[in-house]
Amino acid sequence: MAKDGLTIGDLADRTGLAVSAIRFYETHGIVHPVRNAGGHRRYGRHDLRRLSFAMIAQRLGFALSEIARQMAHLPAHKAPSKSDWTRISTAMRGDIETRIAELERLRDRLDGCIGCGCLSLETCALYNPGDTLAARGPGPVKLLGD
Amino acid sequence: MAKDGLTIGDLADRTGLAVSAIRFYETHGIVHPVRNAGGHRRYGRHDLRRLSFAMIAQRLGFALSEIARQMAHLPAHKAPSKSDWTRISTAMRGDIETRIAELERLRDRLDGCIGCGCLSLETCALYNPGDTLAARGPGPVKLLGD
DNA sequence: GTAATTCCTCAAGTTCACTTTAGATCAAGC
DNA sequence: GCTTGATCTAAAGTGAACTTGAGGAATTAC
Repeated sequence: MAKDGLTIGDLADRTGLAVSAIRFYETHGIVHPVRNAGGHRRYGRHDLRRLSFAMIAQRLGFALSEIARQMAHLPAHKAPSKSDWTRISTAMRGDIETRIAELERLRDRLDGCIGCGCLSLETCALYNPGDTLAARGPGPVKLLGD
Repeated sequence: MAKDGLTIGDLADRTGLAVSAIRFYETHGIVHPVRNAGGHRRYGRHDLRRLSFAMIAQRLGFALSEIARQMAHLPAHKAPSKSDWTRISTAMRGDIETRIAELERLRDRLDGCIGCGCLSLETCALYNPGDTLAARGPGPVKLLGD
């Protein structure tokens, strides 16, 4: 814990992230450490906040690219303001609501299907959804029904 | 649509899957086509069911490996029985319920956090969850909080 | 009967979110 | 001052779920 800021190891200890993950996040613009004389990364407390937020957002199912996009609007070298967080977290709340609603629709359909064993391509409500499920996260997740 | 069964193209047309995806699923044991004299794959109607079910299960967030594991208990060359589907779909329903509950908890926490702007590693309820979120799907999705 | 279409296999490429490895340098404790 | 541990870069590997491409053979349509 050098006097000129937090080391990457400090951040790893305090966030639970792997050191390699923090470096990886840097390449995606989520943190912007400065370098000390020896070329080592030095972080500020605002970087803890930024990482925390990124971790939470991932937990909520956001892809890193989306998180980075949101955080690009925040000042890089200071803690984001209360209104910054409010704006982002409000957007996330909407996303969660949407995902809950979709899962509930799916559950209700499944209730209708359990025991019927039809799974007909022509008639099964599960197979022929009237809606689409929002992307559930990163990866090559392709969607049905549209 | 050869007389001795459905071609892979037929299946693609009727499921909406890409031909390459169907072949890929075969390597994962989801379908088990027979071959005709020329070495081309021939499928039965039960394979339509199996693919349908795999697609639905994916939509519900199950990884292919898990789907394959479940379907491994089903007879390979005939349509699964009603009780087979019931067993699997009931298990899925539980999974959906769990995911809904987790998202709701998360939403409630976020409600408490919107506007507070704290995101403190020590005190933020969002960052220090008392529970874990079930795997949201395939990929290198690591979880916080445990 | 031939052209167009579909299918075959096998290997390699893609995206996301990282981790691992290698070889080298920097910082800290005693 | 030296050793141990942390950090550095760059490249390659991982795993899920596929797609794309090459080169060739089977099937279908006319």
